[in-house]
Amino acid sequence: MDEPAVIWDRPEPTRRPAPSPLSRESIVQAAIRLADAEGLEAVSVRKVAAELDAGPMRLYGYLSTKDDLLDLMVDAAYGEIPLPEATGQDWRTTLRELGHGIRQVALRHEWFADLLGRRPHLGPQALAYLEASLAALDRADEFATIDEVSRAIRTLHAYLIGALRTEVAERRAERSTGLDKDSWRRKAAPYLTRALSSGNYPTVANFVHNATRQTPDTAFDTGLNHLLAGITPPKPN
Amino acid sequence: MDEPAVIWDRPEPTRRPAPSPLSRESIVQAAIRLADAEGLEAVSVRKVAAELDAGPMRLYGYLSTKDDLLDLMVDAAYGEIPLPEATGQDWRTTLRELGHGIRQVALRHEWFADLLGRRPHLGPQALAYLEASLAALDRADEFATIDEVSRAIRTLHAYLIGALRTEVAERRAERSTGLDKDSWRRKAAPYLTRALSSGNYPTVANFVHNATRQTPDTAFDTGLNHLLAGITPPKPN
DNA sequence: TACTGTGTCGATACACTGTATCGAACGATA
DNA sequence: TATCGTTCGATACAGTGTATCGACACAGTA
Repeated sequence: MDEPAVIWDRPEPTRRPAPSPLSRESIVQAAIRLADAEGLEAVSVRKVAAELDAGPMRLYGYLSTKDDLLDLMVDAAYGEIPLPEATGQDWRTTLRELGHGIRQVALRHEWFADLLGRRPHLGPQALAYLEASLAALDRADEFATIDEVSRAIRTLHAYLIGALRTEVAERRAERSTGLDKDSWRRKAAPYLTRALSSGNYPTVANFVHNATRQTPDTAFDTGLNHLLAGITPPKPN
Repeated sequence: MDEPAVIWDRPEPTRRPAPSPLSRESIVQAAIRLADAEGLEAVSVRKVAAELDAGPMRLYGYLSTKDDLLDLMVDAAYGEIPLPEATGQDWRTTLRELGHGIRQVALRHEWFADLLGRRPHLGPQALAYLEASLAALDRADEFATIDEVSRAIRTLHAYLIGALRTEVAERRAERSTGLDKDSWRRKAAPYLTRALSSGNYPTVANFVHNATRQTPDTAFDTGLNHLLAGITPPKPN
């Protein structure tokens, strides 16, 4: 705490090395790399900055808050969804493609599912995705008014958010219990089997024991088809 | 750092006061009170413990991790959903009641929406809710196999999770921009109007300007009805 | 009554978080 | 060359979840 005595004790007045140039883009990509590798909770301002050989506060020239970073990550992820060009193809086909597109992103970047539905998605890429969804229905004859269109898309997106979140949650649970099946068997399984054999949840028990398990892919597709059927407007006559 | 000199300096050997009895129940309720009042991010082990006149580490006798606490909160919230008794009423009616029930909980405890879909919900109350959902369809004639039943319920839950999360997210956004409309007008609005008038998102722009806004209640109901229509099995003939 | 486990409590500590502050160093301008 | 405005990042602050472990209260024993 005393001031350094002799010159040799004093640190050389850190000539700042030409700082590697930064950009919102590079920051977001570093954050995404981190999130992919170690999960969303590993994304801290310090670690992202370190990845870029910068001090933590440097980032605050490009972002005003950590939430900004998360918003940018989300929008970047939306950008990875391939948007079908506006051909005259059936709207169902287009929406199915979009749905599978967003699912692929969520499986590739599980943190994306964590952020889905956390805040309104208003970034340019999210808007482009929304545009593609709305336009597909807007072109379709079955949908008379724009209100019908917007309600259908709202419903579809709600389903997608929920489906992707639960799928990722289940996948994580399976993965972690697969990693050490011992602790799973000791902890969760006894509780669950006790609960299920308690007689309090007969239908659940029946379902757990007798339902045929779908693969995640077909499960998602089944739900998506349910949904597309549901948002189809009733025939006028 | 030196040892205290005289007796009056030394703190009286803290006769531990009869510790107010704790329980998982009371801890969870304290956490819920906090989350209701100040949001989920205000729920910290320290604050919850303080609410109960206890040291932070005391809680770890009842929980093994903070995630446990969140899981317990979620299950307690599920417990607030009124479960319709198993009358012979139409399954649509039952599912609608359950849907509105879970929505009421999410609106009463917005943190519940934050936690929806984060992890598989396996607590007793969540199982009871699931049981009620499955049972409603199991009783219905239209659903032939348990597979059909489980897929329908999966889809419904996915929709509910997504719908409630987005509704809460929108409500929060509106609330915060309503609180200081100035910062909203200065920040988000310019970007959005620019984006919408850029011509890149024609359908979105049309939708924003011309769609008639539903109240949140009817919007939720509309989606729910879409969904119930979608999961209805096709007539056999 | 004295002593010795036994188990619980919580103070302290550790490593980490997001971000406000502000002196110092730089490049550009006068 | 002197000055200015900008940008950087070291330091600091208030908080986080939780591991550790000494100190205490009580139960059972001698």
